[in-house]
Amino acid sequence: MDTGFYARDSVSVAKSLLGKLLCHETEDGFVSGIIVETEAYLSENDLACHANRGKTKRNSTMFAEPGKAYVYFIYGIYYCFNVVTGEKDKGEAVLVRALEPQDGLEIMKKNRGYEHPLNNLTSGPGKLCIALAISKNHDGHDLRFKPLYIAEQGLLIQDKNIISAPRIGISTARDKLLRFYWSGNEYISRRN
DNA sequence: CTAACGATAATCT
DNA sequence: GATTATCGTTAGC
Repeated sequence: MDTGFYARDSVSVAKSLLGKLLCHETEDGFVSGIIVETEAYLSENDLACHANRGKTKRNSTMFAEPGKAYVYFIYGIYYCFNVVTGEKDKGEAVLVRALEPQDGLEIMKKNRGYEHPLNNLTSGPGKLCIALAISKNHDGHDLRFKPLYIAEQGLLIQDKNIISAPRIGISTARDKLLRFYWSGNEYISRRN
């Protein structure tokens, strides 16, 4: 995907990311998964957004060029993978919450420690970072280039099939429906 | 099946 | 000192 894809309003990008392929060429081999669940974090009137209270050391990547990866550490254990969206310096991003495992299943299982069925391999923001070997090193990486990038998968999700729901794990702005997935998908992080 | 909780650290108040 | 864009385990139906 080129920069123009990411430099649109963040809600549109969050919806169009559904069905795209997140790819990572790791030292162990190629791993990928279809994006099945996203959440948008906006700069205006969104208290749940990390960038809401201005630019800090942690969230500085959110203010970089659209199309870059914003990876942060949370709960002392996990990473979350986001894509910077909208205009540069606005501080908006889309969180990738879940994938349908595609390539490199054995590598992903190894990274996650085996014993996981497919629908529990990458069904959560922390889980997919472990499975795809995404870490703080990738914060600020330009997603147009290898080893970490997003590709067209030829899977078009119709807007009428996209479900909007409250975002997960936040205590503020619960009224905003900025979590997106499609009905009948087996790989999302949580069923409603 | 669902609900509660601890791990563990950066960031904020 | 409290909170957090989480997950796996454990306890309780």
